[in-house]
Amino acid sequence: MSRDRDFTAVGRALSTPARSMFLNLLMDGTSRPAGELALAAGVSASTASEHLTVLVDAGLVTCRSQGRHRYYSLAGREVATALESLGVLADSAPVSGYRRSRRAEYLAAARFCYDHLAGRLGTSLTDAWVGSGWLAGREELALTDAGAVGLREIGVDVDGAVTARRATTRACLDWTERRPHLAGALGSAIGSRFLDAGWVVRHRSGRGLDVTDSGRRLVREAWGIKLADGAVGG
Amino acid sequence: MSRDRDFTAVGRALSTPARSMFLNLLMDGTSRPAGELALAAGVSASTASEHLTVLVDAGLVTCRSQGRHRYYSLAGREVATALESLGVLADSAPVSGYRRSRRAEYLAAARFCYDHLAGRLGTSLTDAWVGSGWLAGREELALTDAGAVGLREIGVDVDGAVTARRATTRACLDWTERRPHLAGALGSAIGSRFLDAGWVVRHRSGRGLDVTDSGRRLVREAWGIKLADGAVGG
DNA sequence: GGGACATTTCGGCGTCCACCGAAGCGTTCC
DNA sequence: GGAACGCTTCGGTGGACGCCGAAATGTCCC
Repeated sequence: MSRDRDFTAVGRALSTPARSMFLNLLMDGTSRPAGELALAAGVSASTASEHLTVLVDAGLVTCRSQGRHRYYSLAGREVATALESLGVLADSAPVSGYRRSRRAEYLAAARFCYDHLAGRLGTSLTDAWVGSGWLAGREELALTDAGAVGLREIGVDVDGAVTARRATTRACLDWTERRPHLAGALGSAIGSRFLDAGWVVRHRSGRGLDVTDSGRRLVREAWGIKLADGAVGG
Repeated sequence: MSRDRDFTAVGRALSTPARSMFLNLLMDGTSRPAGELALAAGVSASTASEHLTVLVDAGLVTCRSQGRHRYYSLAGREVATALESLGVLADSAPVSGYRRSRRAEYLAAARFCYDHLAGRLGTSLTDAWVGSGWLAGREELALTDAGAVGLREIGVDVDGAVTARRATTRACLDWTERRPHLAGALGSAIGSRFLDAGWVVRHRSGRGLDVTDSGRRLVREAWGIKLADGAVGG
C-alpha cells in the first residue's frame, strides 16, 4: 500500500536548462514544433530532438505528427499542475547558469497558464471577483451563487465547469506575483470564453495574450479593472 | 512579469535514486539523522552527506544540528505539496533502475503524508466524511457545517484551521490508492488531534503509524470504519 | 522523380557527477 | 584527556549525458 515514489525520471527530465525552457514554453498549453523549441532554447535541432525524447519518455510531453512537423505539447493537466507547484519551489532555488534566450525575456501581462488566464489579467480578475463576492475564500476561491450568475451572464459555461470531473475551482499561484489566480475547470471555462469572445487573442509570437479593445472595455465596465496599454511588462 | 521558471536545480535534486529515496523517507514529516538516511538508501555515509547537501542547496530539505547528530527534514509544506503532485506524474513514468531497500518495502496502512493522515486510514476517514456530509465536493472536500460540529466534538481545532493562512481543506491524492484524502490546514489539525489523543502512534521504525485500540474504537463507533488488524498492508 | 525542408539518429568529444574510502572535524562519554 | 561516534570534506575513478555536426529518414511540393 502506497509505496515509495520514484522521482528520478521526472527529476532528470527537469534537470537541464534546455528541457526546463521547453516546459516553460509549453506551459501556456500550446503545441510547438521541435524546430521552434530548439531555436527558443538556443540549442541545435539534434540536441533538441534528444531532449524532447527524454521529456516524452518521462511522460511530461506528448508528440503529435502533422505533415513534416512534429508538434510537442504538455502531456496533460496533471503535468501542468505539477509544474505549477514545482515552480513555487524553483523560486527559492538559487539561479543556476540558465542562459535565457534574448527573445521572450519578458512575458506578456496576460497569458495562459496551461488552460486558464494568468499574468496581470488573471490575478486582476481574481482579485476583482473575490472583492465583489463572486469568489469566496482566501485560497479555495469557491464559486458563490452571485459569481455563478455573473459569469453565466458573460457567456461562461459555468454548469459544465461545476459538473466536470476535475475540481471546479483551484487557486494557481502566479509565479512572480506570488498571488493566486483562478484555475480548475472554471478557470479553464473562463479562459475559453475570453478566447472565443475575442476579448483576448493569442500573441503572434505564440507566448502570451493580447487583450483586445472589447476585452479591455469589458473588464473596465464590468469589474472596474484598468489595464495598462503596453501588453508587455517586466 | 512572470518570467520563466528554472526547474534545473529542483530537477537535479530529484534525479538520483538515493535522493528520491531520501525525500520519500522524509515525506511523513519526520526528521532523520544523516546516518539513518544513508543506511535506508544503501549508500555510504559520505555519499549520503553529499546528496543531502544537494537537497539543502535546492531548498527541498533543511538541517537541524542536535548534539553530534544532524537531523534532516523537508523544508516546508510547499515542498511536501509539490512532491505530492509530482508523485502523480512519477506514477506514469517508467520505473528506472531504482534499487529499493529491502526494509520499508511496504508502508503502513496508516501514515502521515507530511502533516496529515494518509494511507488506508486517511482515505477511509475522508470517504466516511464525504458519505456522511461532513465534507462536500468531489475534489474540493469543503468543510460543511455538520462537519465543523462533528470534528469540534472530537477535539479538532476546527476554528484554528479555518482561520489559518493556508487553505482550510485540500485534496491530496494518495499515491497508490489514487483516491483523495483530506489535507490542508484542517487535515493537519486532524492529524495533530489523532496523535495528541493517542488514537494513532508513530511506528517504532519511524515510518507509518499504528492505530491504537482507542483509535480503532473511535473510527468504528463514530464513522463505521473497520480497520484490519495487521497494520502493514501491501 | 528530385530538391527543399523538418526532424531524428549516429559518432564522438568533453564535462559533470555519483560513488567510495580515507582523512578531518566536532560532539559525547568515560 | 582520550576513545568512540556522527558527519563532512577530499581525492580519485568510472560512467552517464549534454552538446554538436554529419548523415539518415520522412514529408512536402514541384
